[in-house]
Amino acid sequence: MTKSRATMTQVARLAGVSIKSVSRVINREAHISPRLRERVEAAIAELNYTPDTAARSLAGARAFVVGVLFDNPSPNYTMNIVGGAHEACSAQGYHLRIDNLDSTEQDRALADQLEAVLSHGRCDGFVLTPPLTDIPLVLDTLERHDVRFVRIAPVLAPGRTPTVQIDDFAAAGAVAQCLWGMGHRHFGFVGGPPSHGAAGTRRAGFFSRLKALGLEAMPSEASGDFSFDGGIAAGFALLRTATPPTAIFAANDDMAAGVMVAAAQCGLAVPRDLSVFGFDDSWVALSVWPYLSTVHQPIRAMASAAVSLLLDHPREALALEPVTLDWTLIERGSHGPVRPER
Amino acid sequence: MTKSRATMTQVARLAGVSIKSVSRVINREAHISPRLRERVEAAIAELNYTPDTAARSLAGARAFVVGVLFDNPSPNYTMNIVGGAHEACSAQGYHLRIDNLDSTEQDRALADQLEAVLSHGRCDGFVLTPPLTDIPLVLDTLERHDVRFVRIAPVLAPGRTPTVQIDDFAAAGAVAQCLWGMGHRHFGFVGGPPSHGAAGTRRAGFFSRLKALGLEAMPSEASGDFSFDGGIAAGFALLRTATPPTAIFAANDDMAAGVMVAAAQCGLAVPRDLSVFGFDDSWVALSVWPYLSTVHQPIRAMASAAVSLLLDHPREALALEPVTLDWTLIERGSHGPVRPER
DNA sequence: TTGTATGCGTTATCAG
DNA sequence: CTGATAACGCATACAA
Repeated sequence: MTKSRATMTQVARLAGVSIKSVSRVINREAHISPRLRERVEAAIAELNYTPDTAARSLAGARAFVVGVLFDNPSPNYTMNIVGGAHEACSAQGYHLRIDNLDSTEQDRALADQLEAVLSHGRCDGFVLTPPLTDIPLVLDTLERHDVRFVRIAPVLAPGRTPTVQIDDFAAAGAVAQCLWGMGHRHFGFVGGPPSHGAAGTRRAGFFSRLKALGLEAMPSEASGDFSFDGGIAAGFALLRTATPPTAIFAANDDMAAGVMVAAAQCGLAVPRDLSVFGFDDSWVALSVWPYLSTVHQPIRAMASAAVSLLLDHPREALALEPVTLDWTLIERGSHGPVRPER
Repeated sequence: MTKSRATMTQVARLAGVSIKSVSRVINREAHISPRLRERVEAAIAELNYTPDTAARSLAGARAFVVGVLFDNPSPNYTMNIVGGAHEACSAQGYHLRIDNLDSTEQDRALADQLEAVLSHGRCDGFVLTPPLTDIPLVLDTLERHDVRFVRIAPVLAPGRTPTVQIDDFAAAGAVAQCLWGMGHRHFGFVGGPPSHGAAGTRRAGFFSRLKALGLEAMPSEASGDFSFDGGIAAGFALLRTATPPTAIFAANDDMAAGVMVAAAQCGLAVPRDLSVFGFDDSWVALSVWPYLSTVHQPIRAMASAAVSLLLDHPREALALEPVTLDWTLIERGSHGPVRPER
């Protein structure tokens, strides 16, 4: 038999106080004398006591469970979200629940999925990731059920709910700046699906900065659906023209990897003949050669922050001011100075 | 206020039976008349009742939590494991806990990590993934704490614990067979780190089949550490020789992707000049061009099976006969017939 | 600032 | 086969 865990009663006895006092210390309630707190904390340490989650949630209001709702095809992205959220949860003794919704479903079916999730077991809150963050039906349903939630990188109605994000607009602008500084004047842009609003923001940031820099001919564009396949196709579309761009910025890494494939097929060497920039700094960025230059998004940290937002604020008092974390420009091997005209 | 969930008492009242009878139906206990069961089930459906996990675990012995212990650098692999395990868990009303151990730590530190995990909260069982499956210290610690666990794809002492696996040996043999059938007679093999025992099994299966097929000169070998980088280096080592192989089998997809990069750098076209085979059918297999030929491992299903093993068997009665799932040879674009000597 | 009594929704023990 | 009733470990009102 593994040594059974200590109970609150045992702690109370050892500390010579009532069980309620122990409870107070555990829950950091006010109005407890330092002496008492000390005694209790000593007893807790002595017994290696940990509150029983099941009992707590049965007696109290909290369920000690937070859920992550996702529908992102990239295992890398989702794994980071899950990892970050899990870290923040377990630091506070919470469990993490994860549920995969299928946002391509019809409204009706999507609503059913959500209802199923909500009725499955009580949750203290949810973390929403793109593209679920921008589906009105999802937001409405959650609000109607009166459940708290935080959105990560939403685009739709930013102020409507608590949010954690990075400044996609500025990051894309930095990519433009970097490429411009290396002499590029002919650009291509590979966009994502309309459902991922952030792709639009990145486009806007990229174009806006180029314009501010004095570029006249705006980049040629192609849509890549955030996928490797789409990136290949978009790459071909951009490259097989009379005046192909010397630099292409893709709204995510998978598409950028596809663009690199298209470039190779076209006989273009990266970065000598073509500079390629991605976005996300995901796993694929280090699974292509040369390594992909990209924008690092602190996904784990964003998920942790989202969970903290959920857990550290009393009900009905979630901060509505978006929490904005820092991105980083990662200059690896897929971009370089423009090649002088021959 | 969201409609509060029905309780067992309410179900009992509606069905006109005692709460204990409802409990019996829920837990599929024996000795209950069909009539009673029917009435209770009707009431459950009517009230849309779901047992309260917190109360169940407080009163009973189960915690309704299973844990996944992992230390695999591939987010794709881990995400599939988590997804499959989660599916099996939530089907039975269990929560999934995930914990990342660092197996590169010293024994002492690793033991501490495990102790921390074990003391964090009660779990009904754990699912172990490689390379944790083959670390004696981990196995010993878990057994000493008397916690149940299932291993996925272990190599060390296969019969020691309940196990879910595929036949790596046979799968690697099929790769050899496939390549041999296409006329290849000069092979290269890229192995994984010693800590991942499965890599050794794949090597054995590959070599064994080639030998059986009548090959005299065994494949040249290089180690790739299961990483993309390692694959590139191994690829160079194999390709930059007097008589380079016409086909290379890498023990996982990441390394195979690296081999493809090395091939390109050497001016070799895949599959025209070199055939490449990977293993796992992970995300990267579809993030390279041409798409990688590989062996599909049903990772999600394996994780589900592991959880089922844990949950469907009474304590102390876990099946020790390994559960072996099917692999599939996925022939995509990275291999082809050997090119006739010029 | 501290302690006491009650109940959360189930399972488990024991009678019928 | 079925039903009372006592735990389970904690939070919550309420009292002191």
